[in-house]
Amino acid sequence: MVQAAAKSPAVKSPAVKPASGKAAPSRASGRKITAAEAMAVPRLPQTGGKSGPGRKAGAGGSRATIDDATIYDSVYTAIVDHIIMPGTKLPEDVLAKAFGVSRTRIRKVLLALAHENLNLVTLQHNRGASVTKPSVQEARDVFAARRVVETGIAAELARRITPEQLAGLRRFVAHEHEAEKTRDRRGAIKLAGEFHMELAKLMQNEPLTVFLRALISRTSLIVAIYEAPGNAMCSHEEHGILIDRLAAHDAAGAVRYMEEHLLRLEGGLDLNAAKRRPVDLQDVFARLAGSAKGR
Amino acid sequence: MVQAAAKSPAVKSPAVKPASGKAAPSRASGRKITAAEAMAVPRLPQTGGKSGPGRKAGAGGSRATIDDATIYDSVYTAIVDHIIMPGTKLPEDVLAKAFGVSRTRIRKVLLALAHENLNLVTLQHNRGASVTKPSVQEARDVFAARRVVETGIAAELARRITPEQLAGLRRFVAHEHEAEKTRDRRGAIKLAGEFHMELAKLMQNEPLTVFLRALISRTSLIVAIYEAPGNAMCSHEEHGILIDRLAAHDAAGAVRYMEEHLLRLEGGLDLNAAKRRPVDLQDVFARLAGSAKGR
DNA sequence: AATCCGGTAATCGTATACGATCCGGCCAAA
DNA sequence: TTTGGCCGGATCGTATACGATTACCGGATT
Repeated sequence: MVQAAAKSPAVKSPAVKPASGKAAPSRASGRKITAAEAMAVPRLPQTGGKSGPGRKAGAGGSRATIDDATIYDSVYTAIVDHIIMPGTKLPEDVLAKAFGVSRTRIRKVLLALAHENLNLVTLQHNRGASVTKPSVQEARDVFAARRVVETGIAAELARRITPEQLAGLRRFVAHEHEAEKTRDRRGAIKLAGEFHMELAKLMQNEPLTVFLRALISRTSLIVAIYEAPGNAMCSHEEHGILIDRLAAHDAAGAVRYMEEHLLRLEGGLDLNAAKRRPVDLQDVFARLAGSAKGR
Repeated sequence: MVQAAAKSPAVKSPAVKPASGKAAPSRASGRKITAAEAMAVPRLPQTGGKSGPGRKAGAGGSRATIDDATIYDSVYTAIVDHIIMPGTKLPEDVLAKAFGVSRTRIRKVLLALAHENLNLVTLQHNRGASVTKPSVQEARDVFAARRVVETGIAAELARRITPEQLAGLRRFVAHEHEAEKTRDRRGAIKLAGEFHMELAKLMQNEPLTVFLRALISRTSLIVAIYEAPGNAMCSHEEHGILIDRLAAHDAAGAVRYMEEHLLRLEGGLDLNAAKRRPVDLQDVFARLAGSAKGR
């Protein structure tokens, strides 16, 4: 069941689905999630209601409970779409009340999110779950891993890509292009990530696809923390050039361009500069105290 | 906590720890796990006991419960070491009784195993957990993914590997060599996998390391199902040659050799031949009936 | 004789109860 | 003023209860 939830992001590929236009205010991290935000991307509006103090709603044959995958997707989407920022606490009973289920199922979803997708959610013993806040080093590692994986994908695709697949990619970039004006930066990042996922899917290799999805999800977290103020990243023009090299079956060129493309993406962040957020001070002390997790 | 369990296999690197000499009889798949097998690699022998029908052992300040990570590692090790074969059912209460805990914690561990490590455990709704049984296609995908990732690792290592790291690798291969006589095939496979993990660790990149661990774990499952009768695979001589090319900073050569090495490993399995196990017949019928899971 | 159908046992999914742990503020003492 | 301990509230971890689902098996029917 949660397995189904786990697979669902890998399976569904909603070419270009209209993003919810909810412009989330850029907020400082560390706060708790509110019920409204948890419900940000709900799929089932909670049939039964029955939110009063009297529980025991299981009576009768009515199937009133929301699907696990829906809860999973809601939280997942809220995180990768920056609706809830890294560091945000995800208390079980808040989510439980938000979705109208018991803590048990919330816990299951949080466990899943913490285990796959490269820890989109971090669990701390007796302290609950929170949206993972990747360190600078972890961010660099993610990009390094993406270079390894995606250059490998580019090399292979340059060999075996078909005209139909190329046409599909070009269509996708066209979507990116036309969406550029109407969408905000957040939507652009999302689409850019989906383009990279499209490339991975052409490999027809599930492990690689799953891993790249994890890396891209995590990239979204990294962007949320470290994005530089005014910087256009992962532009669709670059995607177009990459497609050209794939179309020319120029493996070396595609690999090189993919690497540069990813380096540019990484370079667009301010991973070097001292963190400009004052709240991070406390984070430093926390890191010094608990010497684990250091690298 | 389960997060700790999740990280534990990535963190601990017990160079060459003495494998338990338990020679598991090659058995048909599809059976259930027994308590004895579940306890195959226990770390804590269950302090309190109190296994009688009367529960409510929580009284008093005595801390009698086994650690989550221990349960996780026990099951993980039992699977990748082929002590329990793919297809084996993992019922919650059997494991619960074996470890002397409630189903809740077993479920947590099974959930973790199903979500990370590329689904070492498969969950089916209302039907429980079982050791994942990779299909031929999934097996090929795993090897393809390993080629992508490990050639990338080889290329990078050829550039930046240090003499100390090379010495460490050679020492490891020496362990492999000296263990070749005293160990069975199972131990050799385990050591071979660990060598590949050593390479990954030199990259100092956690995402890559975690992913490769997942791939190698899954490779272990694949070998359990599809191993050809008399075939030496992933020999340490080949590992030595690979080290030589890394030492020479011959990136292209190291990449090429790594690819051949992995292709040889894959070629050593009988992925093409029809499965030769008679018990699999029942599985075929099950697969025909429930048409899901096909790719 | 084969097939369909219903009952029973096993197993899982979910909710809830309760103890344990941790964080916060408050007060007392140096 | 600062430091240390104490206490309450909030939150989590675990166990258990109970309903729901599934598989298994025997009997009746065609």
